[in-house]
Amino acid sequence: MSTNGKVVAAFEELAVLSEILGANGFKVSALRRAARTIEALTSDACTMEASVLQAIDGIGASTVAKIHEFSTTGTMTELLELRAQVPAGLTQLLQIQGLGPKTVRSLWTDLEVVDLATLKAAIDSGAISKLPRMGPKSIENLKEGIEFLEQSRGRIRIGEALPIAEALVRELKTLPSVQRIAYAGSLRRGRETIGDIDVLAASTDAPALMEAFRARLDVAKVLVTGETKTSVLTKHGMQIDLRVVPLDRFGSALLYFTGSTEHNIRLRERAIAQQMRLNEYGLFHAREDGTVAEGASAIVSAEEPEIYAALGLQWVPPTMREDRGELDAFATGAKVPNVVEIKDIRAELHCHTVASDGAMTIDEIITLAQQRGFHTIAITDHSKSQAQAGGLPEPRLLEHIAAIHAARTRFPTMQIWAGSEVDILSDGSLDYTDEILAKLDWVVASPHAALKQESKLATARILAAIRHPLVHVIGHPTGRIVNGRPGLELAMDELFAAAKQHSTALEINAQHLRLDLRDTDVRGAMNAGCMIAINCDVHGDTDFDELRYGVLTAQRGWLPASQCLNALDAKSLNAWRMQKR
DNA sequence: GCCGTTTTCGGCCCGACTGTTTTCAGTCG
Repeated sequence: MSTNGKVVAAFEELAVLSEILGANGFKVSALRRAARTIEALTSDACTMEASVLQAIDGIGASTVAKIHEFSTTGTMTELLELRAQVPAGLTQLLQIQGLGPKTVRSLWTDLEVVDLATLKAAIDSGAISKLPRMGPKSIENLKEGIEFLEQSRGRIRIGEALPIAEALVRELKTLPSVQRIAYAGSLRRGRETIGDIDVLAASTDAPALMEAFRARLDVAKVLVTGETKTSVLTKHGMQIDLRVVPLDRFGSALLYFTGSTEHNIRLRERAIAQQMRLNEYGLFHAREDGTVAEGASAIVSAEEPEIYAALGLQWVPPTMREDRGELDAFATGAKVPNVVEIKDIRAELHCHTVASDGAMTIDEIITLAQQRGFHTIAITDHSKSQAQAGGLPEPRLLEHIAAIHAARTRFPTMQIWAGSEVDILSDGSLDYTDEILAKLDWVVASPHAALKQESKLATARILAAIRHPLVHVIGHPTGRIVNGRPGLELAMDELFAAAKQHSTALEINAQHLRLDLRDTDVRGAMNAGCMIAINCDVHGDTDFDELRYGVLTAQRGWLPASQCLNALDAKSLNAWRMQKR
């Protein structure tokens, strides 16, 4: 876990423990907001000046003091004190659907429940019914909540969730009663993991739509169903919520259900400051006392852009709705960030053929790139240390370079580069000599082994590769796997500064398992003025489709097309390449 | 705990749903 990650975890734990102990709800919210704010920082919070930290919205004196304490002692006194008061197994109970801090606290103080096992015992013995508001229905829901938690998969990767949501939307769209339908939530915002899938629809026949949704083949269980909302659990263990709203309120509902919660809160605060109120039904005029008149009609509600406009804002792309400064950037009249889009991408600069561990030949992979309208492809098979992935020893690499160059006559309109994905060895040296590297048109240098290396060593390792005069791009810089392994803990600010200074690009590996760099690091690299490559790391033909996950991540990092290598025209891209040759 | 072109103290986003209650607390998104 990165240093910021540890600080974020500490603040989140502080929030949960305070909540169970019955702290002021606004204090709990403030602790959570501090955690989210630190999470979005592009610098190491522990090394930042106190005055700089405290100037950030959502971070006050108390948070700064805690961060300072953490950076010097590795922990926080208040956290230790709270941990000493609350049984360790209690926080897990908050993950049970329908069980909140108040009930958990009462379970603990009244029934001496301290973890999942003692909770189950309290249910089995019937003791639980002694709690206030705990009738038979609540106990039944609690049992189901426990069962769901025990088989739940937690957050799933976007690469699994997005195709499922798209298929569902496509299918329900064919119903004649459906006027409009879209997925919302963190999926629409392009987050790397998704808790559940939210789908929003407008329909002239809601019951028929709900019926069609419940009857789908991959539905394992209907959790709740009514006129406006149905929730199901799929056979893949994923929860999908379908909500039906009137067509003329689709925009405000889509805005509301897309989130993020923090973005919505900022919008509502903005509405209040302008004598208005915003909710999922629309934007309304507020009376003197701040309330909305009974039966008042909305100022706007049908479309997202008109709601933003009425609040003095331009439409904010969903990928940027995270309360990371977007309301200032999208004020009416402001020159908004022009983030990269899929249509801008015209080059793939990291791919593997059958020469190492890919599934396609040189010609097959070039053909696919050409069909996508790309002007450039760099073929980058593994280097010799990656023996298990068919990494190429020097003699085979030289033959491979010749074979790639020979393809140029068969694809005269494509810019074709013979490259390599060269291992950055654990000491920061590269897997081929400079003499060999100089024979390559394109060098992607990536860490593959020793991914649990100590932070300082790991940073020095990647810095060495960034400074190497023959390296164009650092591939998947941290080596992390989403929901899999944390990867290298790098001092990102040092990397960004060096990458800018040495004109070495950093990769967003678009594979949904990697998404490395992650969104917040993209933002930091963008701010530092670095060039970013969005690469699919193609091994098989379907890998080109991973591009959208890389682009979503880039958008979440506010990356403009002008700072994306793959969005340059062929000539500019080649000129950029030649700086290193 | 955070914050201030109303405020350095007193507020803090909003509504729906559920199950338990005789008017609402707790939870969720």
